[in-house]
Amino acid sequence: MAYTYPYPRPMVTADVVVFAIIDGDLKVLLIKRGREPFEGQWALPGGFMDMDETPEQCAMRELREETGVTHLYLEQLYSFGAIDRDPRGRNISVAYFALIDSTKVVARAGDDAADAAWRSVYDLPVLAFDHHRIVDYALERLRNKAEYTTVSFQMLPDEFTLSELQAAYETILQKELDKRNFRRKMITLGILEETGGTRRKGVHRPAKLYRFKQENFEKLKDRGIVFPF
Amino acid sequence: MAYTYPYPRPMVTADVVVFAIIDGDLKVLLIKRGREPFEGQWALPGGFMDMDETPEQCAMRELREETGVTHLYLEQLYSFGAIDRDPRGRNISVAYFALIDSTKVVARAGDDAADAAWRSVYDLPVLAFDHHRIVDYALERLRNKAEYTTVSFQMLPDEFTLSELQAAYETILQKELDKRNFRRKMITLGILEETGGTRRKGVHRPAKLYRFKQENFEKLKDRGIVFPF
DNA sequence: ACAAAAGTGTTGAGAGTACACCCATGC
DNA sequence: GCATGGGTGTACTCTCAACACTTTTGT
Repeated sequence: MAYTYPYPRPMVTADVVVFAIIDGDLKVLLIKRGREPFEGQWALPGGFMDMDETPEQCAMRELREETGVTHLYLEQLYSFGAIDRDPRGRNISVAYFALIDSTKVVARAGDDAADAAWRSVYDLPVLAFDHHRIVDYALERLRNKAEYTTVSFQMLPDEFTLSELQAAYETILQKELDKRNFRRKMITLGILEETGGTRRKGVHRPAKLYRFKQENFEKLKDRGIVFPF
Repeated sequence: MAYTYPYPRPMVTADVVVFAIIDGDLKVLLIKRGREPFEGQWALPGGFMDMDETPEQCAMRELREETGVTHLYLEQLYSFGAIDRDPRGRNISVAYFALIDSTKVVARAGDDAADAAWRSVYDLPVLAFDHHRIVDYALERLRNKAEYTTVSFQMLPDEFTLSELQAAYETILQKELDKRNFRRKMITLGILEETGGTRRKGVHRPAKLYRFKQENFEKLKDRGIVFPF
């Protein structure tokens, strides 16, 4: 079957940069390509958009097919359209930015992917296409958003300790935060509530568990409240 | 001539939301469509991407062809890909956000456009496609950026008075700002320099003219300085 | 009792906000 | 001399940033 048009059209793909915090490191989900071009090289999950899906649905589908990952925070990042970005021909990639709680996800290779793995964003292999640029851009976006929104909560389990929350911010922003100031800030923002439970980690004092209070956060957003650390 | 592909491909277009401050109002540049679909309706400047240009180059070209407008601040806004957004078939629009100094621009209809005009963003006609959504999104982006960057300067002449600058912010943000606080803030940021000249407006005390100091602004950006009014 | 992470308060500096009057000019 | 927009200072509040010790637990 073939498709004919009076004017040339580019290919349209969607690619996804999925971030998770694993072992105290900021990781990106990569697949090893199972076919040409760039066969055997690491790349972002992604692929061609079907005619009956939006770019966003395409991003979700490719992610599911290639890595088994579902149920995550997803937002559009940027569209990459350099003329020579794909050796197969003219290609516009709508790139997405995603965050997931690593305790909820098991990445496994599927579909066109020969392998799937979490790799440190600070120690990436050579990537296919212009995917390195896409990751760089996504990291910049993540850091910006971490400073004035609550996206970081998307990378934590439903219940978490303040130390875990602080560690997430430190991993994303790559800078140390003052424990007392951090805790005061989070508590006084009023977007956390204690679950009543505690987490015992090793042999030390157990830490209180908290949960994110979405309702209270909505109120803050309307007032333009910011998170400067 | 026809183009044939083994899989179907969507059309790719670029559309541009150009903002300018004219007569103390925030205006958007629109064209009246000269052909189907939506012939005779107002729409954003834009059109089909050629195979030898990037989406950004396409946005600039269409803008020039349809309205004669060149030399402006342009950044990518968002890609719109709803399945039914174009009655001609599947279409991905890479939308751009642009700002221009209204003293430097003369919009005239050209090419496929039957007319071109600046319309208040607060009183828009019915627009073709999903262009109303695109304008809404662009306005949100403009307001966000106005609060923590210096994009607003892109909408002023090279030399301007502090009152003109304040009026630009007030027009964009749709709220009144305190004159003394605004001036102190701008002066102490160190991103303005006096040109030495003055602007006489009517019969009153002449106002000092200032110029934007890009170099000093770059330093601030690195330190993450913010503009909250 | 000790090792290790959890948890807690105070102070000083800087920025934001609110607010009202004098100045320079052309007619 | 008056009408009009240009231009200026102060006091209060709040948030940020810096900084070190006590508490709880398991072994």
